[in-house]
Amino acid sequence: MRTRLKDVAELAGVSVKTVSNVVNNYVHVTPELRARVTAALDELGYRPNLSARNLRLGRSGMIALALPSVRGAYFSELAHLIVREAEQHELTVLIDCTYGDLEREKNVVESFRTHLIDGIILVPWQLGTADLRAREDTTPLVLLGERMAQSADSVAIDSRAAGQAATEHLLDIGRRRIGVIRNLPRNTGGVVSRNRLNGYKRALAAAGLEFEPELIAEVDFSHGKDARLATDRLLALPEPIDALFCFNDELAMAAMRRLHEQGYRVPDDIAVIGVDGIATGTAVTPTLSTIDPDKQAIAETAVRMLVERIEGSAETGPRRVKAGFTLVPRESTMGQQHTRRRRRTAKHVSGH
Amino acid sequence: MRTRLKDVAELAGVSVKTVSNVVNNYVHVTPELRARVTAALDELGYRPNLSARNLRLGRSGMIALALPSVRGAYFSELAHLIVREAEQHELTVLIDCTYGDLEREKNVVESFRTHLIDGIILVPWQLGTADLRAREDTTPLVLLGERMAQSADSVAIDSRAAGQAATEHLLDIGRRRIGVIRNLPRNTGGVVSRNRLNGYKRALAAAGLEFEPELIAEVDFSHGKDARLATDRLLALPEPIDALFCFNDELAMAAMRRLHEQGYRVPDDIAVIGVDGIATGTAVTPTLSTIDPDKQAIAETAVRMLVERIEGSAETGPRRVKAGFTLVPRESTMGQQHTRRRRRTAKHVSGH
DNA sequence: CTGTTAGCGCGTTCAG
DNA sequence: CTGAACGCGCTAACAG
Repeated sequence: MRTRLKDVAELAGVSVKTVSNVVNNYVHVTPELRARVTAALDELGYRPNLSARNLRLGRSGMIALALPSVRGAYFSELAHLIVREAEQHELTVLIDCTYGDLEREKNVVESFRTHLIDGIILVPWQLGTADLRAREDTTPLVLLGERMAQSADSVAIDSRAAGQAATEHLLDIGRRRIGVIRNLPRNTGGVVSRNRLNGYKRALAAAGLEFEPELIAEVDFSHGKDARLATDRLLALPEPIDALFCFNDELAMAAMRRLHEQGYRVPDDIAVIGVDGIATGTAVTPTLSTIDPDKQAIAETAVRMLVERIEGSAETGPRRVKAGFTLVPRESTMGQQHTRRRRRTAKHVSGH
Repeated sequence: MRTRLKDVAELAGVSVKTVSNVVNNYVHVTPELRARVTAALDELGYRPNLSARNLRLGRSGMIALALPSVRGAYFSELAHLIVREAEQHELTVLIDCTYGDLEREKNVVESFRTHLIDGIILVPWQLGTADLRAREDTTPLVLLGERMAQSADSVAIDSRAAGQAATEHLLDIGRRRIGVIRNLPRNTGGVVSRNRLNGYKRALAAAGLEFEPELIAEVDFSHGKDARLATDRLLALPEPIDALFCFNDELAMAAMRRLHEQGYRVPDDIAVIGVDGIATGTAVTPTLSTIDPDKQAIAETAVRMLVERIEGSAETGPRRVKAGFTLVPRESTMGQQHTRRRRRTAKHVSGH
């Protein structure tokens, strides 16, 4: 059944240490011995016991990735990149879904698989600054999102700049009455959503337009039903809107769908832009204009920062890194002729 | 820094065993002692070392989920359900991406985090029956997909029935010249793709139609470019097609997009149906008709079978479970009026 | 270059 | 009901 280092040692007639050396590719082993050990190794079908190794070494080579859900397109793309990036550092990723639940988020930062994971990457949803400051667990932690940058390492795009860029794009193509569908801030934080809205306001102000609260609709989740209701509410306004800025792409796609059902043309009647740069945005008709965060950079940075913490090679205080994003104009704002003329115009905003 | 059971014991003035008892909620502990231990426990901020516990217990409470990628909508939805299901059994899921690479798949079933994971759920892409039969590792394994059902537990929908149902639906609405975009079988296996095609042929035969190889287009990946080329090839046929059966939803969405670009209307000119039942299928215009595998049942069954193997409570031989699927007709085959008349018609095919 | 030995932290016998 | 001692499998000192 399960064979231990010792069994192999006995069969090969050497000491445990020697077998260990061979397994771990140590240099100073006689070729002859190495051969004998190797033979014994796969005669017995030896598999190292990583629990024992971890116990001994004090690290496991695993990191946790905790996010609200791996179902949505944005998070699944991000998770993919993080898994890929972790691999470069010989780390395995352990996925945990928090469902945006506060208790689960607390559990992640306090006592999730203790001493079994070397570090944590968390996308917080409800967790507040206070929770983080009161944190007792010392497992290295990196946050994805702009929240609570004081209390731990974090990486995120500049949400206000993103909100501003999206709004400016709509203004650039001549829209003046821009509705917003924002996902509701779930806690006192809600910084991301609020910052995007601030960017929106800022762009309006710069264009000499007044901010009108009635143009802002809120939804709880990114799901179809809520987005539909929000869209309907904006469509019911006495003075009609001519553009829609949705705080994520799935919201935007649901809204576009609803606009179509209600007989509006996108972008002719109403231009639509989202945030996230999800892949399906290029597969729908019209293709979806979006603010595309540099997910690759986010993944790279998050893993790198975590590794630095794990190795203890990082400075002491919490670090806050800004990732870049790209405005990707597509048909939902530029119209069909856009696709034929220029294949892809993109404005870059690089990370800090 | 890190406090061990022993430290707590000393502070509380009791033995290690007693602390362990408290930590593990054993019954027979004096309330007074329990209180003292509990106090010491959180004064020192004790966190159990799971590596040590795992070593001692011989199991880890973790299972691996290995799939080609967590990026695509289908796999990410499936992963989500599996994580959720594993949670019910107090298991944590460790995600590994194989990228459909043979070496990586082999590594998963042979020596992936040995003795650290209690079981493996694998979506094989290239791995063959031979590899599986030659497998030396004894970690419990459940396969997702119809391949190699002889050599390990597996759960999947009946691909031939699915292919047949999709084709029959297109025939039902009066289409007679049905193009197919299939994802290329990557190895000698490719059972899923081949079975779906067999279902297609069978439906044609039942309708008295002849199978025409020129109607079958193959793509390597589900990605936009390939799907576009495949669509173009089918559109270039001398005798035009009136329907398109894509072997997955992302392919179908890319194809619909291409049809639109080329000036075809869906479903008026060409009806389109996919497979997978991904969420965005309801957000695009027209909404996508699809064969929707019972992902919940797949996740449930896979985890349950794995748990049975881990606990040793399963019969000896490999088990092969069929999951159900549902035909979900939407606008891409039924047209717009469909949406208004009946909200959702679905034909069920239950699992075996 | 190789063998011996002592823990890593925990659960679990066995005594008491 | 509680305390002491052992061993899970492995790596790293320390001899030799």
